[in-house]
Amino acid sequence: MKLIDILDAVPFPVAYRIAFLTNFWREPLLKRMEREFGLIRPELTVLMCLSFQSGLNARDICEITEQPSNTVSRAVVSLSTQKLIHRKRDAKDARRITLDITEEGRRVYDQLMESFVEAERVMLANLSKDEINQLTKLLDKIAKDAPNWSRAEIFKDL
Amino acid sequence: MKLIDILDAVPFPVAYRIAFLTNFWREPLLKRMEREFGLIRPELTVLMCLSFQSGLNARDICEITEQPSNTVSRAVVSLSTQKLIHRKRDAKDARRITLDITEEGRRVYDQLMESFVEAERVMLANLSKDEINQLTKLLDKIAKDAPNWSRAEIFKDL
DNA sequence: CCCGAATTGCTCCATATGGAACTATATTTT
DNA sequence: AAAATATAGTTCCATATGGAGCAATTCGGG
Repeated sequence: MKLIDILDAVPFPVAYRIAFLTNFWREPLLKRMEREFGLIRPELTVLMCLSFQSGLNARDICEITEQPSNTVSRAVVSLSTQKLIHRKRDAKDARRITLDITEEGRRVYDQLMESFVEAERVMLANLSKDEINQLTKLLDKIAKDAPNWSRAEIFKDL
Repeated sequence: MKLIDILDAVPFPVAYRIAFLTNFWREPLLKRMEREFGLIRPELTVLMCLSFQSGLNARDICEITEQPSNTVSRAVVSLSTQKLIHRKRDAKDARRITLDITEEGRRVYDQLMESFVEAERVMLANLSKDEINQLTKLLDKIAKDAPNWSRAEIFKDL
């Protein structure tokens, strides 16, 4: 027996499948990333944000990713030590440190993205182009609604 | 800016959306479960397995869930202390301890399932019955193929 | 029957994570 | 301008997690 055999017995079939896929897709890739690049998840999310938009500070990244500030702080320090990002004290506000991805950081990030793309290809190997489009659209529709979930009692923080 | 704004820029759109949804759907629910029931993730997975099939031992649950044995061991001890499961030394093999969910455990588990069902309802509020069926089928197709991913180089453990 | 190998569940330890408090700087109030 | 408040980043601490190794038990080949 495997977790996958429980798929049909669970009363929240969509969410269970989504969580299941995350477990068996993302987690091994993060393990590999740590092994091969010495990077852990919060560091990846920081790289992702900075790759998308440079000049953010740690606080921005907290808000974007909804990670706690100490987690982001550690990731930033570590990435900076590894010279994958560059930190610069803001001239106008000495509390802020603006962040940029370095060339080396970009190189590493691109390599990571390549491996994730390859892993997605494996994940979707059995789906037609059409099915992939359908799936993307459906997931998109759900994801775009995610910010509204917190209005429901069940998702209230406390 | 939010993580959700990066959706369209990421080169692995399906997997990114899936991971994104897990973050914003499962994680808050697990937090709530811990707050309200004092249960953490490994404990939930043990309950889930035992709810699905009784008489398993810790080793079985390791294999089903692909969790390390110490994690499962701790979960089992904790659940047993909380009287949500019952442990019984196997008469024929004194190394094994067979596990069963107690009535109280079943009650707690059912409550948890109810809240997850409600949370899935919220997540899928914007989708039609038809879209939900499509989505379930597509996710199912991917999930059923997951055991084969490990044949791909990118998913090799080491 | 006996000894090495395998299996089960557990403990030890090293690391990842997040809440809360702290330091330094900036902004607002009086 | 001084005091109170807010903000950015960090550190401290308590907990969750997983790898490796351990004790007890069973199995398997001689």
